[in-house]
Amino acid sequence: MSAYLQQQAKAPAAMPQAYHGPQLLDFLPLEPTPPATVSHKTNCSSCAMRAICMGGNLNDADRSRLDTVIHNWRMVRRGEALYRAGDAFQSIYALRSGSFKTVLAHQNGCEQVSGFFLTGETLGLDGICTEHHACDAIALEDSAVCVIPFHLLEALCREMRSLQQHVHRMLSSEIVRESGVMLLLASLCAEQRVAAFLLNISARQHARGYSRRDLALRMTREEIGSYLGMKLETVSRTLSRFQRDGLIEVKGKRVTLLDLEALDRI
Amino acid sequence: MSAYLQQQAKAPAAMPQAYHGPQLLDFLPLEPTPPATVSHKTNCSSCAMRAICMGGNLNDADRSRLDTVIHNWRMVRRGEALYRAGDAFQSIYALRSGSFKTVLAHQNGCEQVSGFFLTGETLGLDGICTEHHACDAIALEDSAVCVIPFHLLEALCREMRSLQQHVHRMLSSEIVRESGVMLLLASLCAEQRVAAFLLNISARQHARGYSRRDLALRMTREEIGSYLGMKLETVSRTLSRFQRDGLIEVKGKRVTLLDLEALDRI
DNA sequence: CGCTATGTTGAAGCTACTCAAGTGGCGTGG
DNA sequence: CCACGCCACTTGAGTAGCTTCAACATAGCG
Repeated sequence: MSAYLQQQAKAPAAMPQAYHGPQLLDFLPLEPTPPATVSHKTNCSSCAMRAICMGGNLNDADRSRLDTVIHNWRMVRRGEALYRAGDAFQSIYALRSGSFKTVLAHQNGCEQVSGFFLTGETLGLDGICTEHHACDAIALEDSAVCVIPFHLLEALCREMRSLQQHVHRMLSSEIVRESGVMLLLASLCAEQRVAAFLLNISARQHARGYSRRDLALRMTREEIGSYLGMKLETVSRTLSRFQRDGLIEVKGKRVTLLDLEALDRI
Repeated sequence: MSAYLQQQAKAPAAMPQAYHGPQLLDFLPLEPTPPATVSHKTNCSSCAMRAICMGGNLNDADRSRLDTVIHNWRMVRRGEALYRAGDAFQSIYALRSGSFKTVLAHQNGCEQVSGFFLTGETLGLDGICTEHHACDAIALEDSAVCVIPFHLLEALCREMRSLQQHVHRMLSSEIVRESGVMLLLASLCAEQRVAAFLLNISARQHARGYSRRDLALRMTREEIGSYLGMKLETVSRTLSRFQRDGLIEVKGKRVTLLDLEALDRI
């Protein structure tokens, strides 16, 4: 399992600018919701997330140019959709604060959580290829996203090598991330999946300067189970077993990792 | 299941230029191996795969410019690696003929097939984000690939809007494809997975002008099972059951689909 | 022609699922 | 303030589906 974990865990540290896309949910515990009174204008140069977001590998001059295409931002309330499957694709979205899940719908009505996003990550890349979004993006808590019109971003990429490289890396790292999830789903047992999920969240949280041990899960057991390809009861049982074995401490959505090495060995 | 199938099946027809990346293996049945005596120079303008490959949405003038960055091609014998996980990333590869699997290695030694590629599809996108390949790409038969140095392609993308758009769509469609596989792995039972696999191959084959019904699988039952997250015995049993029910006819690696609608309903 | 790969089939076992009952936290309203 | 209902979560018992182990069949290749 650690190959998967390493890839997931080390990516943010090694090249934060390339760490985007739907992800095992991380989130900023105790992160305040965005201030209620803000202008709908924004810019990257002053953004707290600039180190791990779109402009991650840009210098100040380049980041100012990026500001010219990121005009405004949008608030999305908990449970609301940023976009829905089938919606026309116009923009990608950089998550300023909060967290999202992406949900793929089956023809037969069943739904599958395909990713969790947290602050600094980018949503909407799935819409580029068909000009229509392929999934729903639902806010797990009150959240704010920067709106990045994609045709403007493309135009700027033709002028800025550094931004072009960043966009390519962002897209590629999403491909690599999904490969990791495929590996997890196809090869790991329930315990390994849950352990990998917890460690991934831990790593992403840590990359943002938060605790590696104390997790505040924003999603339900059912959403975790959907993402990990198992039933919510199995998620719950697995967490209970980890707790019984002294690996973690569970208090509802608050999970403390007590033995990171043991979790990694599972 | 058909949401997944539709997405997989219709993509090539609707926008062949965006249909790339690791895929449920399709391949060209009865396709001859590439001629043994060919120059290692090549160009897109005269390539038989130009309609579904890199230059899919380019006009003739643009395609000539693409030729300037695709200098040569490489032969890869069955079982050999085009690249291995950890190799430095220099180029992406357009598959001229033959077929590949990509394999993710676990730390603990187990391996997982993460995709199958066929003629006209593009390999190596996973290497962009870290400058190192994330998986092994192994030829399932004697194959030929066009070598596309990525920094040259990036430079050309800054000059050619149409090519830039193509590369972005290619990357995005790979993300969407992997989402579909995640859905398959997380939500579908063994029968549904195998049916989806067969129909996906059928559709991709059909998009290349080959039979929708007669499949010539290049991979083993074990490779199919690895890709679909199940054991080779289960793949074999499922194929036998489909045959017993009159849905398909199995003769080793030759599979004939007798009832496409019924397979889709599974 | 025989060897090794790959594929098929059967029987037993185990993992995760289903169904069901019960617990705990939180917001609402009396 | 507490009672209530709702929802998420936990836990147990029985079961289904896939895996494991094993034997055998077939195909490809020297």
